[in-house]
Amino acid sequence: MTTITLAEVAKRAGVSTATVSMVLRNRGRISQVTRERVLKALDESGYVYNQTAANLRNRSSNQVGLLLHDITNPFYGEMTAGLSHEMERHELLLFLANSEESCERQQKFVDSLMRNNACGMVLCAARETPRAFFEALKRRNIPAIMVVRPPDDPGFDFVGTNNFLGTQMATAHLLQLGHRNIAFIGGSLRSGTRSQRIGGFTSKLLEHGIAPKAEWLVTAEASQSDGSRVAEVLLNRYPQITAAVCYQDIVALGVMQALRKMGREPGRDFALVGFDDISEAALVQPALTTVSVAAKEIGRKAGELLFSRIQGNDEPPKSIILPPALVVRTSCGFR
Amino acid sequence: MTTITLAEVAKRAGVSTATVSMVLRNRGRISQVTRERVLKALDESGYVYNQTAANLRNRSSNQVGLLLHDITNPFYGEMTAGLSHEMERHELLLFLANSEESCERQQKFVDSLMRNNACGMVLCAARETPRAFFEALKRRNIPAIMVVRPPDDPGFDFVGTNNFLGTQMATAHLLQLGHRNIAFIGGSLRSGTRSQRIGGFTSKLLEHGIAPKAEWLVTAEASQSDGSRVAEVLLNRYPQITAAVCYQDIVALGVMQALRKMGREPGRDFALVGFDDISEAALVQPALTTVSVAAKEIGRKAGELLFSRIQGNDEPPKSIILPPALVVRTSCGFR
DNA sequence: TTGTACGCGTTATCAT
DNA sequence: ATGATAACGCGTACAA
Repeated sequence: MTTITLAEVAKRAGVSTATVSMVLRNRGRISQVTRERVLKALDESGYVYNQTAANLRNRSSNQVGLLLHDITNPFYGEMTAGLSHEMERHELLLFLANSEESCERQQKFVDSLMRNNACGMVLCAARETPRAFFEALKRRNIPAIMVVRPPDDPGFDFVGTNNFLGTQMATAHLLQLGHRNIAFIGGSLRSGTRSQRIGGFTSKLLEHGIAPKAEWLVTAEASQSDGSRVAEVLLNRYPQITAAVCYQDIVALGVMQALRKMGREPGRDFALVGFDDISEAALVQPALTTVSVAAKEIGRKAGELLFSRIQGNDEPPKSIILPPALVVRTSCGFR
Repeated sequence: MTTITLAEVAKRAGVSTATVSMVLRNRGRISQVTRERVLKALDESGYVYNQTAANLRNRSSNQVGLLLHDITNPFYGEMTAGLSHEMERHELLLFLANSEESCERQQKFVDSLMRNNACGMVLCAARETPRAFFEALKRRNIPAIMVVRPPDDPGFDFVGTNNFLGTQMATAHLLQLGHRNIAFIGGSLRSGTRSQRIGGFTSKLLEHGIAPKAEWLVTAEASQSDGSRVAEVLLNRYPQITAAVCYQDIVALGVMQALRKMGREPGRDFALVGFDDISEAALVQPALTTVSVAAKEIGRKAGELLFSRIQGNDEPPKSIILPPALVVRTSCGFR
């Protein structure tokens, strides 16, 4: 298949390539007559615009990257949908990559984006990403928006949830139901997100005159099984605990398992709040009360911000922190 | 930021651009001495390869498109992960778009891919895609692999599941457990996939001398909420139904909700089989027995096939139909 | 409106 | 046996 070029269309229309180019992009002043002749020629020839050539000439592109660490996680699926929608509005193409928490793959993707002259990117960086990665990224001087996982480096735009407020709401809910012995279960020590959530938790306790106990703040991997394991140890040692705020819904599901194993029924003998509002939360018995973060909205907002940066917005880096919402179901009892 | 070009690296190394290009891509004959001088210059200059220029020159690219109709669906999340992984192996970048079942957006995406000179694509076409879309696509002469939803047109490569066999297995499982009043819940009337699954379901019933009842075959949207809604209506009207094969796991999860609302416990008072084996299936209580179609594997196989097409494989179009597997968990009772 | 230099890497052809 | 020269891919934008 021979590709038809601008030049060929121009010859067919009996004009110059400059004219055709202008008609194509509605620039400059072209007379109605010529315009129509060109449009006709374009139509007849089956011309396909060569974005690559244009990009080369313009030292630009219409392509942005999205890097996630787990595209399989429904939360990121939602987020991707939000971002994708926003990109489409601006005629931008979206490159997707899944780092699977590998810093190496992550770096490769970013390098690839640079080679391909991408005009921006949205990143949810792998957990152990070295500082050097961010430093290098800043030197590249390409718009980059961080999402969900707040970067240590304040030099980047960020869109995420108000983790602090989220656990404050969760904790307030438990306090209001009369609980005083409340644990915090889950998350990794090195996680910044966890720090924020812990902050909301302890600050709310203190507001109510309760001193948080360090022994009741335990970490867990992001899995049901580890949530269960950890909860069992904790609750066996401290049976006086009657409620918990969990770092994630999956962990909360694990805690439920542990409770049952120990003969305590979640929602009746123990109150449980999760975080994320994954779809399972609504399905389990008792349905999990949880903090909902609007994943789609994070994607949309990240897209909006990225687009403005691409357009040249050079305000200082900003953080867009979306407000969470407490979804009250039945895992804290009925009322 | 000034972009460093091949020419500048060449000057720095005291050689021609041709030499640098050859070193970069390990082509041609370059002496060890020169090669090292060039590598040094490359390193010192902080050169970034301009893929766009190379693509323009080569009339090719390293970019493929993935079009889905619902990236939010965990099934497609898995599939995307599989494809993404495969693309990465071959140093291909993946463009993602979400048609949300809109033929217009779908067409726009494909046009965009053509303009950007993509070298191939993987499509799960929107439901009401007109024939003209496929015709046009074939004329484009660009490698395109259809996935999951079998196209009417046999002129395309296809990777998907044996839906017929899948529901046969699911149905046989329920029959073996003694169920006789079995419903089929979910899917859209216009879906070819659904026809195949219904086919497996009814054929297996008939094998066992059971006449399928049309009233027990109900449609539902691909969401928990609609699954729940539909199941409630069905089971209220026909309380004698004791089991169901669901079109999708998400629908099955909805059915679970409905059952509980009606005071029936899934896995004890009602047996449920899903389809897809999304990750939630293993997590809910009771864990969902389901037909696994190895979503990731579909993505991988599609990627493999696409790559071979890009490499010039011009065998006639083929269909890769992956065998499903029944994953028995506890939603049909314990045994 | 047009002519044309330009963006930057690639590769066939030529030179040593 | 090595490496240089230069035409080329195709759309863009400025000077004329």
